[in-house]
Amino acid sequence: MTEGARELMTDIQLSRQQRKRAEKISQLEHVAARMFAERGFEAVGFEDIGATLDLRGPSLYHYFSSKEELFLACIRQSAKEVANRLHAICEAGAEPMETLRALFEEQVIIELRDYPEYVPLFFKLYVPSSEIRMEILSLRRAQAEIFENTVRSAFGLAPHQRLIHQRVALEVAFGALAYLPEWYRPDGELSVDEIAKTMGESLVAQFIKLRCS
Amino acid sequence: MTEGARELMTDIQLSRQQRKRAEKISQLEHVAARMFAERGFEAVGFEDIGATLDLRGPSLYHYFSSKEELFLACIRQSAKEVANRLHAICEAGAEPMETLRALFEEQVIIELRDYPEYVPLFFKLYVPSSEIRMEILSLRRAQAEIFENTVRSAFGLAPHQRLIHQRVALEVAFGALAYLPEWYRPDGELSVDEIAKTMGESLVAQFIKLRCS
Amino acid sequence: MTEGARELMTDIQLSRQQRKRAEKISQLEHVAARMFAERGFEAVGFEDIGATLDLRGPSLYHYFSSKEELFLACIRQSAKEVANRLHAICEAGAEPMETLRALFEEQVIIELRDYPEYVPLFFKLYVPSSEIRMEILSLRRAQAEIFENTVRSAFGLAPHQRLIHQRVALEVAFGALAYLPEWYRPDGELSVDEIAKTMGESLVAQFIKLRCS
Amino acid sequence: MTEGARELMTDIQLSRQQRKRAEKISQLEHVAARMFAERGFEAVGFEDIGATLDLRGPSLYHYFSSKEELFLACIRQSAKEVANRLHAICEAGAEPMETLRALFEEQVIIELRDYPEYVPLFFKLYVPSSEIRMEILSLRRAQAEIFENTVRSAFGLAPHQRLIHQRVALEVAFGALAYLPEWYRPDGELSVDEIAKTMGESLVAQFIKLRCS
DNA sequence: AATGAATGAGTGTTCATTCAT
DNA sequence: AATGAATGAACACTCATTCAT
Repeated sequence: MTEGARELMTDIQLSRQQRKRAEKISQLEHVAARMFAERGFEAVGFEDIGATLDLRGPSLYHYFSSKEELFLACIRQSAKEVANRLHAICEAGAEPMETLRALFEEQVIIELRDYPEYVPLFFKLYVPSSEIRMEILSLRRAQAEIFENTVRSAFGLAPHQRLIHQRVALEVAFGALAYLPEWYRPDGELSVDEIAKTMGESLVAQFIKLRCS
Repeated sequence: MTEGARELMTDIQLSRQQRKRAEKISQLEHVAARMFAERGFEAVGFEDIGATLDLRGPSLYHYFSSKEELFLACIRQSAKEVANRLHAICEAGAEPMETLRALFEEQVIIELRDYPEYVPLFFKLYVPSSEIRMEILSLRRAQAEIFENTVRSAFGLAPHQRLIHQRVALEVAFGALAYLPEWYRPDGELSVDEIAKTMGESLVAQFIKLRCS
Repeated sequence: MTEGARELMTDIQLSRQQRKRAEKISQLEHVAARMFAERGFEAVGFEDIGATLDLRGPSLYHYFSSKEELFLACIRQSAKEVANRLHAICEAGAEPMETLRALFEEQVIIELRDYPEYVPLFFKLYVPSSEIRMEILSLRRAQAEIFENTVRSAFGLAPHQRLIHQRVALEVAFGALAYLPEWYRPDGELSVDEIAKTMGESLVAQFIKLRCS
Repeated sequence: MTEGARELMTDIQLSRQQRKRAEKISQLEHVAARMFAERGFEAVGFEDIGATLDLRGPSLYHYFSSKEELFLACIRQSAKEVANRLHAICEAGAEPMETLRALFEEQVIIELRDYPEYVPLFFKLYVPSSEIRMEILSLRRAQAEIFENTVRSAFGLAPHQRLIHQRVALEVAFGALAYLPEWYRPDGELSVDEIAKTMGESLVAQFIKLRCS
């Protein structure tokens, strides 16, 4: 084996280790996100989270320096993934009102099918640390802006102009979306896609009406 | 002082005591409801609640047999008060669609002005006990039925008929209402009454549209 | 039983409770002081301390809000008791050099017979909290000043004049005193009183020599 | 490259490795000694110690089989270095009382200038293991004997004769020396050399007086 | 009715140590 | 030789709850 090959192997090994570590961190974040979402921040302990990956509680400190840090990692990861999907729709370049409808539909699908922990994490959880609460608000704000900006371009408003008439319609939409997991039943009459279509239409209708008047 | 008088006084005293007890219980429920709503179930302790009435933690056990019992009392009391106000509107006997609009408006005023703890208590709190979670759902269900029944009579549906087209519109309304405290600011541009009016109109519009089609 | 008697009893009861509490606190402080002195701050746990009074660890939180608080109470109590004894000697009004000798002797007796935990607590313990370390230094400073002031009056120096030639002699004395428990053996050749007498003479000799030269 | 040369190189490499290992051990001992002296045995972790040499905590196990072993190595090394310097003075062959004065002076210089960790390590640290505490006492004893033997020869006493009158004077000296770091300030009025001179004179004075009487 | 005392169960966190790589 | 991973034991601290007074 040549020196070069040896170094290469070391490199591969290192990256394998790093990849394994990153993967474990990601797994832990997902598992933890789900558990936090289901049982609340205080009711979930490191022991519980670790158990799902055959780890004892204290072992998690190899990956996260505290419970709060772990929680922050969870919400940041979730926020990023969701934001990516929404941005992808914005950049598809459809007509603004059509983009808005697509955003609503995508958000429904995200909440009900792909990231069931999203709503609990960002809209239902109480976390003792006010710092974290502020981070949550900040991430929510960022996500809300995706919708707002689309509304702005649908109404031809500059980025710094305040939404006034559209404000309530937007908040109604956010509320309706955040409330989805409260009543959706996987085995109910309405499928996720049907709900997405109906909700999209219903929520966009408010803005169409606003534009007419 | 005669024997009779003494007994009478004792009676009066007793009833005074009982009244005082009932009043203290009610005060505790209100105080606790507000604290639970603000900080979450697990973050509020008996010592904290008691302190607001100059009592030490363990003294609360004279009024509630456990923290869960206290919490149940809180949500039952809150649910009853809110239900009373909504029922009063139903019984005013206005035309159904008009009643629906009034219900939405009243609900806004309840949430934003009169019972700020209502939404957190019923829609945001996580409680470890699944029994309590089910009680919360049951109380929410009862309150939802007030709206549903009004919708039923607006559409001429029998009590046991299932709402289908109206389902989503109702849930959108519930979501929008539950989301109100997330964005309402007392010092913002919109007053409670303005929000109530706008929300009422906006939410009722969905049903009018449904009736037309 | 008359109202007056009842009130009196309540008073007595209350004061009894308070006295009991104060006594328990004092006991705990003494016990803890001894244990801290013997085993160090970090090696002593609440469980250990409590066990000596048939209490479980967490029960101590009824008396001290944290381990550090308990430790502070220990050193403050010890410092006060020792300071009282030294002050009593100063106020006996003997001739300064004689007072100094008496102070040295008293300090020996305090360290070896009455408060064996004094030296470890103030001169040997490491405590993680820098706040506490500063408190220790401050209490040590206060105790050192009792000796310094006596030296000052022996040499006719004003309170704000700096000791120069006497500085080293004083520190030699402090060192010798702090080192006592390292070599004193209760069953050794020298009794506490003999050591006190010899040390007093030996340490005072330095100052007499200084005064002559 | 010939086979022989390769072997030779391996040899050199090995011995280089061994030298490197020994050097690393020595570095670790010094670093650890300083950290233990500053922060106490329990407050210093392998991770902390390793970090100063760009090693992770567990790597130290290649050099020391446990934390206690490392600590033992620290104090043995320190004791040896100090003992060497004191022995050198004894073997200079000066007149005993003069040797004693020189020992005191050397000890001052050791403590204040060359091995600031010496006093904390041997006189202030609490270590949970009683075995180690005994080792510390033993090393202290050995160092004390250097002084004792000099006193013996100054008074013409046989090695096995017990010191009686000189006992207290010696312990005063040890105490004064151990107390030095508590009050010495590098930027104070007295330089290390001045303190050494004054302390030497002052401590030796006790013995001269003893010899006269 | 009120409370001080006490506690048991539980939680987040630290750290020396082991082991596979 | 070095380390990342993992862990068991320990510990400070919290809190709902019980009980005697």
